[in-house]
Amino acid sequence: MTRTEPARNPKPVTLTDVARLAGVSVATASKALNGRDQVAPATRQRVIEAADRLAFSPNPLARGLIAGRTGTVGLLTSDLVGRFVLPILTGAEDAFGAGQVNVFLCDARGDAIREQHHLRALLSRRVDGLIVVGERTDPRPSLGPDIPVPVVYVYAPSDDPADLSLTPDNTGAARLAVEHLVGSGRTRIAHISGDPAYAAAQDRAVGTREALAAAGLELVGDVMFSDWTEHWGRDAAALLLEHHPDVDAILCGSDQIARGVLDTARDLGRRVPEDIAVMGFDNWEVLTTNSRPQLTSIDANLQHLGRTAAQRVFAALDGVDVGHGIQYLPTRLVIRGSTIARR
Amino acid sequence: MTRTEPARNPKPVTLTDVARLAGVSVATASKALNGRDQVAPATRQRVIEAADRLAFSPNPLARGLIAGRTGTVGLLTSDLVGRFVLPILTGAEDAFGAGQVNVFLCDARGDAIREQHHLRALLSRRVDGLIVVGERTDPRPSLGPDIPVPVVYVYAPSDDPADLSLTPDNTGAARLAVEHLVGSGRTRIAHISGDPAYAAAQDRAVGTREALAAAGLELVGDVMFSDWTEHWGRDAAALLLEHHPDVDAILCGSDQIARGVLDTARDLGRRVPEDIAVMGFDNWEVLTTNSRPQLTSIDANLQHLGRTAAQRVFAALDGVDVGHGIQYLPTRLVIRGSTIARR
DNA sequence: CTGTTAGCGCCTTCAC
DNA sequence: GTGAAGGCGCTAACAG
Repeated sequence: MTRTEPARNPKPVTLTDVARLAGVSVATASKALNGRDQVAPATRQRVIEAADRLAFSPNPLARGLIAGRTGTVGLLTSDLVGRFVLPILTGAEDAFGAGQVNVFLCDARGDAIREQHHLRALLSRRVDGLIVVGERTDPRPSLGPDIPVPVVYVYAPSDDPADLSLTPDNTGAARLAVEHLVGSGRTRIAHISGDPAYAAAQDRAVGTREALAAAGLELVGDVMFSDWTEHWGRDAAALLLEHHPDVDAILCGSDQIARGVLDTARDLGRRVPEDIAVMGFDNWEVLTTNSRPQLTSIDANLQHLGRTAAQRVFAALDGVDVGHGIQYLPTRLVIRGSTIARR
Repeated sequence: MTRTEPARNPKPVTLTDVARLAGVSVATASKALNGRDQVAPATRQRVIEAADRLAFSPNPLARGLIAGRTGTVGLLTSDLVGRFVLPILTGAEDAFGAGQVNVFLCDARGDAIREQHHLRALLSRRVDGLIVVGERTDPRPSLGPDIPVPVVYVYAPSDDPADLSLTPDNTGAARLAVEHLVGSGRTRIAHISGDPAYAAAQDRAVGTREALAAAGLELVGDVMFSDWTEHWGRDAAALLLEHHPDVDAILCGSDQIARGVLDTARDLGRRVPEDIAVMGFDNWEVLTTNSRPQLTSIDANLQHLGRTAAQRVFAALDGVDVGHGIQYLPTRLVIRGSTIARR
C-alpha cells in the first residue's frame, strides 16, 4: 500500500460531502463556512464541525470560476541559479499578506519554445496574471500583446514599451555606493566590473562616474570590464594595485568580483577596510556574509520588486491603469565590515 | 494602451473558436482533435489545421471527469536558497524529453500553513502528481495518505515509510570521497563538518569512518562539527593544523566550509593540493569553480534525482508499483585542483 | 433561516 | 455530422 498507488487514493472532499454529513444543502454549507449571516448559529456550528472532520478545504479554482479571479500568478523565469527569481517569488507571495496569493514558478531556461509551453500550461490553469523574470537587466523579447491576463516583467525589462517592466535602478545604485565611499572619507576610487555586454555593468559604470563627478572626484583608472568571476576580481585587483597603488576604495560590479578583490588585497598585504575599502554588488548572502571582512554591498530589493509586481498584476485586474514602460526601483545599501571598520 | 489593461486583451482561444474557424460544431471539433472515429478525414484535417492556426490548447481543467493526464507535476519546496530545488526542477522537466512535462514550483518556506495553501492550489489545478523537496536530508512530515495523486519526496525524505522518498546516498558519498583521497596517496585525513543536528553531517561522518577503516586508516582527530559556514571552516582548519600539523587531507562537510579551509591553509603557508588536499561537498558551482585552487567536491546528482522523481510519479499514474520507503541514490565525484595537482 | 435554481468557462458525451 | 445536455465545485440570487 503505497502513497503512489492511485487506486487507493481518496478523492478530495468537496462541499457536497460536508453538506451531506451536516445534513444541510450545499448552499447552506457554503454560507455557513463563508460567514454569511443568514445561518442559524447551531447549523453553522454543525457545518463547521463536519468540515473539520472531513478536513474540507474549498477548491480555489471553483471559487475562481465565480469570482473571476483565482489569486494565482504564474512566474516565468530563465534564472537557472535562482538568485534573482526566488526572492522575487517570495515577495510576490507576500504582496497581500500570507496565504492570499499563490505563485507557480516555471523555468524556461532561456528557451522560447519551453517558454511558450509553460505559458500555455499556466494560462490554461487560470492564473490571474504573469510575472516574467530574466536574469539580466537587458531587455528581453516581449511575450507579445496577445496574453489574456496582465503581465509584468521584472528584473529583465520587456523590449516592448507597451509592456510594464520593473527593474532595479542600477545607476542610482552605483550612486548610492559612491556616496557611501566618499562619505566615509575615500577619494581614490576605482571600479572593477564584469561583462561589459551587460546593461547592469554599463549602468553601474555610468552611475559611478556621475556620482564621482558630483563629488568633484574622478575615477582612478578606467572602469575595468571582463567577467563576473572571482578570478577576474583577483587579477583585476592585482593589476589595479600595481598601477595605482594609492587607490583607497574599489567598487566592484558584483559580489563575486569583490570576493576576488578581497583575496588579492590580503595577498598583497593591504588591510580592508583600513587601507582599502571594497564594495560588492547584489548582496548575495552566501558571498557577502562569509568573506573576511564581510562585504558591504548593494541590495536590489528583489522582494520588494516581486511584491510590487504582484500588486500591479492584481491592480490591473481591477481595471486600474498601472502604466507601462520601464520603471526603475530603488536599491538599498547594506554596510558591512569591508568599508567601515567595526567598533 | 498597456499590456496590463485587461479590456484590450484577447480571450484565450477555446474549442469554440476552433470550431467556428473550421466551420464545424464544437462537438465535431472535439471528436476530430481527440481522434474519435466518427469524423470524416477531410473534416478532421480542417479542424486540426484550424487548431494549429489558433495555437489552440485544450483547457485541462474543463475536462470535468476523466483521468486525462495533464503532464504537469507540482513541486512543493521549502528550499529558500534554491540550491537544491532548482536542479531538481530541471531534472523533473527533462524526465521525458523537452516539452513533455510542466513543473509548477511553489515555495512553502517551511511553513505548514503555506504548504497546505499551495497544496490545495496545485491539486485543484489538476496536477498529475507532486514532488516534495526539503533542504536537508532529515525526514520531514508526510503530507499524509489522503493526497489524490502520487507523491514523491526528494532530498528530504518523508517520515512515513509508506511514502516514496528519494535522497542522496550521503554515506556512500563520503566513501567515494575518502577513496579518492586515499587513492591519490593521502593517509592523514581529517573531517571538518557542519551542524551535527543535520542527518547529512552524521551520514557523511559515518561514511568517512567506514571508508577509512576499510582502507586500514583512522581519522586524524575527531570529526569537527559546528556549522556550515566559511567562518567555521577557517577556524576549524586553524585548530586542526595546530594540533595535527601532519594532516595531509581535509574532507569538508560542505563547499562553504572547504572555502574557509582553503583560506586558512593559504594563510598558514600550506600549499593545496601539494601539502594538503581539500575536498568540499555539494558541488555548489559558485563556490567550487571560483576558489583557488578549484574545489574537488561531491555532486548529489540533483538533476537525476528530479528526473527519477518525475518518472516515478508518472509510473505510479500508470499503475506501476514504484515502491515506497527511502531510496538512496548514488552521488558523483567531481575532481578539481584542490586534491590533484594540475598537469 | 434554509433549500432550490442558475450559472461561472470549457469540454465531452449523448441523442438525433 | 450536429445541436443540446451534462458536469466539474462552488456561490449568488431568489423562493419557500
